[in-house]
Amino acid sequence: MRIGELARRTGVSTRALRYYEEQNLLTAERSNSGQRHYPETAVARILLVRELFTAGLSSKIIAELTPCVIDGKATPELLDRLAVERGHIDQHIVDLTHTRSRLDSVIASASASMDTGTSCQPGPASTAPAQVSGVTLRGDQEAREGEG
Amino acid sequence: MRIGELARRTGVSTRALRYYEEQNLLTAERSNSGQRHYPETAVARILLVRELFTAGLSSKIIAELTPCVIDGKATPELLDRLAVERGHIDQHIVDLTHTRSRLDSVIASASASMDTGTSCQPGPASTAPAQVSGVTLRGDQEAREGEG
DNA sequence: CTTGCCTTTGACGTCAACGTCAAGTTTTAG
DNA sequence: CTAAAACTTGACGTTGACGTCAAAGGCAAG
Repeated sequence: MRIGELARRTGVSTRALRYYEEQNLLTAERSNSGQRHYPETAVARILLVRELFTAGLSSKIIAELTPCVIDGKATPELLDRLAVERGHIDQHIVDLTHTRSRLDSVIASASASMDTGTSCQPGPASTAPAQVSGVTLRGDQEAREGEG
Repeated sequence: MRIGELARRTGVSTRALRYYEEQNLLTAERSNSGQRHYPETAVARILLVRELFTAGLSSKIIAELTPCVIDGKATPELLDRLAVERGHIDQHIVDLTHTRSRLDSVIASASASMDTGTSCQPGPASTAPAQVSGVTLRGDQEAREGEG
């Protein structure tokens, strides 16, 4: 199929598809006039790529990981990479869960305050003043904690 | 305290702190010479802001939500806003969990392939852990569409 | 006073993941 | 055939959360 149909079937713009190709997330055969032609499997591939994007992975990372996912080539470094990314996602989930709890406290207090007419201060709330670790700060730059 | 100390104590750059102020995430008193002076509570406030950023909220959203979290002012619309954002976070967690599972499958397959020396393609019939959500992880580009 | 770090505002740079517009070619419909 | 739709590459625009100068003024020590 050509790029337009692929775009329609995946819900991804043609611009994005060309971008993905530019980032080596996708390959395409070319007709002799230069038009891209994709196999059926491209649909699934794009959905996978989208999913990884949604998970917060960068195109660079995805490009490095997909060889394993797609072509079945796995090196120890790649495995390591996968594990690292899994860890990032894990940490992200933890952070989100934490923030959600905090939001819950806020919502509860606010609701109560609306009922009682008092101010909605939840206090220091669930845990200690969050030492939120800088999770996905670009690069491998990690936040230093209590170091001075 | 002045901006430098606040930056050191929060691990946030002075540029970011000025940016936060610009975005109304933070206020500061000024000395008669124009320098910003912050109370102790600013530290906690910044950590909260950072946490919300990490949760994926934009500065605009945070600016709209913090009045409730910080000052205890809650309107019904604000409560609604909070609920909406909570929902976003929830969905984000779901997505991340989903992707993590998928990554787990990939890692398992890849590890197995490294042990057995075979390519890390999940078999078509086996336990098939790599076929999450009906999308095949084999994205092999060899398949051609019906020509002719 | 001078030295030297700290702070101020202003303004341009960056990076990612595309959007959008332009101008030309190819495919398709009639 | 023509006209429209789809495709091509190229290149500049956008948004968010800052980074990075630059020029100037402030503040405590010697």
